[in-house]
Amino acid sequence: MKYSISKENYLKAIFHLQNENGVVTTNELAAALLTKPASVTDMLKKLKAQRLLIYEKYKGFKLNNEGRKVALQIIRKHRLWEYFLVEKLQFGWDEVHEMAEELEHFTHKKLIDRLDTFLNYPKSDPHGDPIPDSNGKFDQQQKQISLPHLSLHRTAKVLAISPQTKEILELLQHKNILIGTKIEVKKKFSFDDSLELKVNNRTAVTISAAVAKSILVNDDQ
Amino acid sequence: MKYSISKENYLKAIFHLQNENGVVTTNELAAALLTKPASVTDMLKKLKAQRLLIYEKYKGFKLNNEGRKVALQIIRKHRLWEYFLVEKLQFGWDEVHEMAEELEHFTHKKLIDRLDTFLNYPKSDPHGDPIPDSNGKFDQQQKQISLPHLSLHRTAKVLAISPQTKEILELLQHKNILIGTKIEVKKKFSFDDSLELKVNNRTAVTISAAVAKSILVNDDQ
DNA sequence: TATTTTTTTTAGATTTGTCTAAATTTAATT
DNA sequence: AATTAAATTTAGACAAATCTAAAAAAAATA
Repeated sequence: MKYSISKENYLKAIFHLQNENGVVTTNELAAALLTKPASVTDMLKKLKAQRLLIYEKYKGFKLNNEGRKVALQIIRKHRLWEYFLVEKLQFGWDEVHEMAEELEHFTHKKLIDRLDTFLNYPKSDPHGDPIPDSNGKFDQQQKQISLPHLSLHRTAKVLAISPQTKEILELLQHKNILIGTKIEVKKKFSFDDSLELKVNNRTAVTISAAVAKSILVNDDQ
Repeated sequence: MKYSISKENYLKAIFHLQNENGVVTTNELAAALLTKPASVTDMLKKLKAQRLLIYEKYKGFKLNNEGRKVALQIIRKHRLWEYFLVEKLQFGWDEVHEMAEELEHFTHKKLIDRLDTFLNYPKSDPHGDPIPDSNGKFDQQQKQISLPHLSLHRTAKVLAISPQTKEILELLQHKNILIGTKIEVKKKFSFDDSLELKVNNRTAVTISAAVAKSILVNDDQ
């Protein structure tokens, strides 16, 4: 029941990728993990041997039930640590990812459950991503849409940023767009799909299409 | 400036051993790390090559300044995590060692300094061991003596337990002997050097010589 | 469908930390 | 001082995770 750091990272990456496409390819995963396809193939064999993966040569792969369960526990650890680092240790939401990335691998179930209690069972991390509970279940989530799909002049609340690169987070931090921030789309420019926003009912801010796509807001019709 | 988990554990173990004897031997260290002398020799070469160690073949070894500095930072991390686990997550003092043992290797300086602040700069961990500050300095410590050296009928306070095996901690927990507990030696039996104690001015408790040696109390004459 | 390109896998090497067994050095004992 | 015993080091091997280069399979294109 104990997996190496490397294996845990593979499981987590596969989990995230298959949530987008259903099935994952070797090259895709290699890119996500900043490693080589040959290394991925090696590891896939091991994960399959440990019955965490559905995989046939040349056919792509995905997690089975057990693999998904393990991945969710790691994600739980990651997000609870992020919450702790921001809420208790006063780190910025854009600087906690790497730290959580390490801590998640050295946190036994008992420890993370106590941390969860200490933090009072938060439902989402500082980036707005949902935190699985002790059994690996997500809370009922609000329906999310990305900013380009939000109708003009409807005010919505930022729920998450995805993907969360250091660079995007830095940019949003600077423009005062955080989880929970109120946003209204004032104008869409078809020339480059950039958007002009009203942030927190006050400042006017312009963002590119790329940035807009990464901002997820609530969609309550 | 980044060392492997294994190297960090070697440095920490050498630090503790040389505090008792000045110089450390291969067999001694192998026993402390539950590994083989041959493995120790291999690692010593690497640590020497990295200039963390003073070492000549067949002559024993000890940390140099740099090695000591690194060891102290790891010990700081370990003890702060222990404090956190007991004070904030409500673990027992006898169950936090293993967890801290893992976390200590994945905690960057910036993180541990913030944790220190969050915990309000504790001076010692749940076992009474002093926590080095951000620069690796210990606070002025009270002079400690082990229980067999405490004069009869003088009340003293438990400052630390050393060494801290799971087994001793469990035994002491059971007998209600904790850091801070008041102890008076009522009787010394020369037959087996066992002691009869009064604990917290109330209960009478008998402990063996082995246990007594591991209990450190304050020595203010 | 045949050929080219892309993707994936295999083969073999490398690094880190470990091991066992054998050799060497130092310490202890006769 | 010679011999035995203990401690330490060397030599060679192994497992995990990675890599490069080459081979094989699948997909795309002509």
